[in-house]
Amino acid sequence: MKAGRPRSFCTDTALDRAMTVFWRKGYEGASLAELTEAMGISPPSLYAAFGNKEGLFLAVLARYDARRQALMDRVLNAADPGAVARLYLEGVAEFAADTEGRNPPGCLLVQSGLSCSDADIPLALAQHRAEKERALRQRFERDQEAGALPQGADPAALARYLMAVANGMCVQASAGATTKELAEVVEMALAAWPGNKPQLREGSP
Amino acid sequence: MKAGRPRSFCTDTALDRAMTVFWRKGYEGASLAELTEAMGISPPSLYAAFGNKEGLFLAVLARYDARRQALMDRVLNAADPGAVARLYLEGVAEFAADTEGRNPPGCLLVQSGLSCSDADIPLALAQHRAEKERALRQRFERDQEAGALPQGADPAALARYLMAVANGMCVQASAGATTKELAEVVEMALAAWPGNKPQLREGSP
DNA sequence: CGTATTATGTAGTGATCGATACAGATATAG
DNA sequence: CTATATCTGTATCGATCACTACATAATACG
Repeated sequence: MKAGRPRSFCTDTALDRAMTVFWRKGYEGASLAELTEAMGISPPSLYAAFGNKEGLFLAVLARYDARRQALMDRVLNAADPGAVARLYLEGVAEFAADTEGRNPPGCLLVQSGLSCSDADIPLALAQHRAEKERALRQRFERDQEAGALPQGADPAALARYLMAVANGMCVQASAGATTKELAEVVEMALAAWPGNKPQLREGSP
Repeated sequence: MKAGRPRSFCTDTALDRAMTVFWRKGYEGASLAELTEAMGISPPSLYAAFGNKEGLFLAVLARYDARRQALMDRVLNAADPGAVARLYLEGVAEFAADTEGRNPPGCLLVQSGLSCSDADIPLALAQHRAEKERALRQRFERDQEAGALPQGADPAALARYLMAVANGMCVQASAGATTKELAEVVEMALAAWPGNKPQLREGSP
């Protein structure tokens, strides 16, 4: 075991608390004073553990991914591509408009820093979002090879579309949209899926 | 005419330049030093004209709405609800992934401050986005009364769905998505529209 | 034990933040 | 003209920013 005074705080717990601050205030709006108070540690401890504010933020993003991994695994292992789409969008809707207070409304990867003084932040967020899109696309590519998606379908476009709807719902959730309102968006969105029927016929009441 | 030394700068031009800064850096990432330099005026002039940073930002949002009004008018006066949906999403896709450098990528109303130290900023952005959603919803309500949308359709849900897709595309555009990629998202999204057909049949190559 | 190593708490660093005091400049009003 | 009103440029305000020097506390190693 390594020498020296042991760390007095749990890294994951501290990251979870920092996550809430970044989530509510954004990267630039989260001050070190707020972060250290929420994490229950002093500035030198924070800098010893994470390097600097950006390092802390990147660690928070990694922690965020880890906490969402279980859901993504369930989504990516769904029976068919349609179930993948439904599970993903329903999961995002419930998560982003969480009413039980486990997370602030919205999504960390969308609202914590799309535009920043430091361009590394939007870039890091974009990479994490792109990772989700990549996972969905690869799943759909396998589906297409297996015949579960028509040859004419575009796995990349399907994945990008799901991400667009998901990110859009996150924007709405951050502004107070309810789970019920987002659930209606999900049903609209799934009506576009290959093999599904559009919501209703137009022009015939 | 009112007495006193006249203003030495054009308000709208100054707001346009401030808009670009807020767009690229976000509300909190945009410093007064950057803003005054971009606007070509000194701090006292800025404060005399707009009160403070938040006042400037709100003025920029009003200016943003004014610049987008022509497009929204065209969208809202389209022949039928399907055309409204298509024109809106195509307009957002082209606008958000603008390659001609007229605007930074993405959308000011989405990326300039979803999470902020000052909660007034996300609130103001949400109100401006809600105004667009309200305009779409009211148009669809009129369509439904006129029989251009089936009675079972939900104008509020249709408007919310369009906003979700639009805002999601803005998130993707801010991360570098191209017009072509967003155009594919638009086609996917419109496949869900009442009376349209889903992209492709599932399971039959 | 003594030594090395790492973490912690206190107290502060220079830099930059948003916002202004003040004096001079430029207009209208009478 | 003088008086009044508004804007502009310089120079700077106190507050807060991200970050750290330093001494002390707590562990492992030999």
